[in-house]
Amino acid sequence: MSDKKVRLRFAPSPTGGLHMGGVRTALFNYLFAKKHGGDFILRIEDTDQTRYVKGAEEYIIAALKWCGIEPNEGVGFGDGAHKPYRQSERKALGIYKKYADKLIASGNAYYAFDTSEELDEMRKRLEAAKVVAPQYNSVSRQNMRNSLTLSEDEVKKLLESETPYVIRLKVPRNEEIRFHDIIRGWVVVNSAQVDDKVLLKSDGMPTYHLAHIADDIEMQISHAVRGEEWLPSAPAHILIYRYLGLEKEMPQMAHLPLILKPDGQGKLSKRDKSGLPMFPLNWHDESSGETYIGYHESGFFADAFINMLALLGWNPGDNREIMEKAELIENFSFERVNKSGAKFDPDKTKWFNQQYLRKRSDAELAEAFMPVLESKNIKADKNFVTEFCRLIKEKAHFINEFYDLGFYFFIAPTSYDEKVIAKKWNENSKAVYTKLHQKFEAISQWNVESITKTFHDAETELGKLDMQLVRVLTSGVAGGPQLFDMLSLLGKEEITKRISTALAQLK
RNA sequence: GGCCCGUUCGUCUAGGGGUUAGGACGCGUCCCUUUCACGGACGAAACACGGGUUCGAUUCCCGUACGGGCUACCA
Repeated sequence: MSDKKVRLRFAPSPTGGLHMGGVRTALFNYLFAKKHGGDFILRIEDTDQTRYVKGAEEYIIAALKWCGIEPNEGVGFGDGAHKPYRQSERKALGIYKKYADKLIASGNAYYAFDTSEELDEMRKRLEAAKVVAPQYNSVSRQNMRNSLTLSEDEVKKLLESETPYVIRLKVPRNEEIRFHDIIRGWVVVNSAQVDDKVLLKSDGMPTYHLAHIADDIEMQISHAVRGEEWLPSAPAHILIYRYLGLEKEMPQMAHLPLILKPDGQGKLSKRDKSGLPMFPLNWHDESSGETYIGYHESGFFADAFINMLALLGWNPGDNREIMEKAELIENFSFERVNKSGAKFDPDKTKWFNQQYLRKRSDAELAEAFMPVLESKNIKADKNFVTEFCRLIKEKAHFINEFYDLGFYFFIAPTSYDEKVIAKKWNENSKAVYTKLHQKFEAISQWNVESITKTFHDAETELGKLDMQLVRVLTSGVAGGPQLFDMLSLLGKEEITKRISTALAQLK
């Protein structure tokens, strides 16, 4: 690593909601930057005006905030020395034109005046000639209208008459391009495979290829970390740095493996059969009218989500799995990132949330659960809810399961688990549990100890009692938290009332 | 099709020339439990295939297969 200050950027384009793959890319950038005391920057790559989606930028910012992977510089997070952070704004500064002109001047880029029809024609021609990979390159450009084939006068005239043009990179015909990737090691590609990439579009906007390089240089980015889908164009990027005379100063590269869908093949799609969200927050796509549910809205904790994502393609080298942000930062390195794509596992994702649920304090959970009760017009004491959370959290993966799991803590049962009743309720039961009811009535200090003792004492007199039956009589359902804890929390008055109600209903 | 990247239990992964190939999720059995869980124990489950190199390959090399990515004036 050079002695450059560590500066990484996450540079999404605002073409839609940021999906979990993008979040992971942001996360790995963030973890590395923090690990090395560096900067983490959010840059918005909005050079394609036709694909701009309203609200996407706000979504990206909100998503990063929720995940707790906040840039210390960038759109939505405050300006640093390298503002602005939106490429559309940087274009106005003339940055990209400057770099493109530099490449033209050194003879490594050229003007091309071909219309899209002419380009289509070329492709068809090449296909007809059985060219395996039709592309605008060192061979085909000789038959096209560009500053390499046209005379100087003609070019001058075309430029002066404001004929639309693009600037293309002049890629050599046959040259080996080697570059080092921190994750993958050395990668070698022959330039014959690389086409003459458009650097500056006819609308004056740069393409990604030019823009990200100009910005990475200007913003003094030390490590360029992005998804594996960029690997094929990396050689072109190396060439651009080289022709700019900046190959030695260029950022170190790292291409992350992709996240694959859980079942079958391919990369993640917006909506997945697994039922788990693909987005951190709800994303409403205005053009299609569709809303994609988010992890947040599905009840996931941000730290659990981040932990899961970090372990998808990376590991600390030992058996640790539950790692909070600080620990992830402490241990992160690109050397320990896998090369192969990872299918993400919905079951394990839920398990992560369960682990974090258990780590939460009862008070914290109560705080989060209170609104659920309010939405159901249930008034409950905060201490009662806190105790409820203590009992119920062992049984849940999500806070949003709490109510279904323990509604009877707030509402007296009106029906009783039929299977349990059918199996365990008999002609003697009514008499037996009426006795138990009386003994409960007689308890003066209602707590777990006294309930337990009373229960056992009753058994010596009445014979073996059935705990599950008591559970059903008081809660209506067959399963739940520790029985005596539950009885204790609900209180003597409520419990005795519930038992008599049940006794009255059952024959 | 071409190019690039990849391939350890179903999934996420550790490991790395000689290991009973380790862990986690999920699954199954058992223990604990007068209820419900947690928990614990155990189990089934993997080095894609074929050639090399080597005394010895899951590990290194080459092929093949399979998977993924890219192949736009999109990122």
